[in-house]
Amino acid sequence: MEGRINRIKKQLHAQKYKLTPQREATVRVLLENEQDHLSAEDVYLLVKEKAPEIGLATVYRTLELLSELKIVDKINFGDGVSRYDLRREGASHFHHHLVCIECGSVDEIQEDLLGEVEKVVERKWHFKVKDHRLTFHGICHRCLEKHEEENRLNKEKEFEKEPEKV
Amino acid sequence: MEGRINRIKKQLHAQKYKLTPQREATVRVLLENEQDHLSAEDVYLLVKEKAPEIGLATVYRTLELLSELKIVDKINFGDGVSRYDLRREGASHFHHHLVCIECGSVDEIQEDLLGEVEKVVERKWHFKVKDHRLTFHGICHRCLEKHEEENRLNKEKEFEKEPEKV
DNA sequence: TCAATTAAGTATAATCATTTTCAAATTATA
DNA sequence: TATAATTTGAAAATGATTATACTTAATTGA
Repeated sequence: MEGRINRIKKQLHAQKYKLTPQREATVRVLLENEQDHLSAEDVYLLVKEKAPEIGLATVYRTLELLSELKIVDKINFGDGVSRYDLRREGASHFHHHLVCIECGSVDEIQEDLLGEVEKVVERKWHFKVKDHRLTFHGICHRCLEKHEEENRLNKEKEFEKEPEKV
Repeated sequence: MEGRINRIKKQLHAQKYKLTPQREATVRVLLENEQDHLSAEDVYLLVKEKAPEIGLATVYRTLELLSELKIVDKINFGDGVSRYDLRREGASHFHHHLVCIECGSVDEIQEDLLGEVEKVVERKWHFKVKDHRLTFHGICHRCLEKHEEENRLNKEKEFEKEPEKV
């Protein structure tokens, strides 16, 4: 954690920015919630717990800054808010997302699924790929399992009724 | 065009919605600007030319409705606005986009690039894919060609200078 | 060290896209 | 035709984000 903060500090310094206490508190919240996809408001509320004097505008500015430096990625899943997602260290590509249309959960895929696809795009469309956004919408494994369970129970119920029909 | 409108009319009726004059005017604008990625405001201004009495709220409501019926897809390229893109007839999957980080242009890829990738996701993550969003950010072929042209000119210039250096 | 410049922060107001409200108009239905 | 349901338009409300004005902290050069 501390190492990671230090490296981010260096990245900021390299561009003549400082890691102020407010910025550090914001980065810490992002690190502590790495699995989540927090909105600016979410980040603000969490940072406030440690640094109650911080302003919402500062959080927005910090997230914007971290975006520019490619330390976080700003993503949008179609609800009205932008979400901010820490880029994994050493990750050459932005990770992908699985959004469940039933429960709303968002899971991440770290694997590089697009290597071949990007080559095709560069060759066929003469487009120099710098970044990508890939999101799948569908039903997550948790909801699928729930459905299977329900189906199983329904079948059992039908089976119980069978004798009554006679 | 008329055939397409009629089929959309049927899709609406199938769900107990009517193709009101306002809705028809909106759909026509989308059909006439199929290559573009219009925002709600853009659509509103274009519809107004034909049906000046229409309200912005109606356009938003119509686009929302068409989204639900999967006639249009709502997309977001990270600027503050949602854009609405007509789904090609018979297209089983949503098309992909190439966003140029230099000139801001948005090109479309109709080809299915994700067939294999989706199979991997379903198998490996146990996630039932229903839809996807794939956007590449990079440099479009027009900007790339411009760069090549500039490089060519710069080299020529250097060549001209050569004698001066001696 | 100290004044002067610059960067960054806070709080609040302003902006902009989108949604909601509600009365009026239109359309379907009995 | 009367009644109910749907749809609309205008305006107000909302909610996320950005800009503004002012303050505070940090940095620099004499």
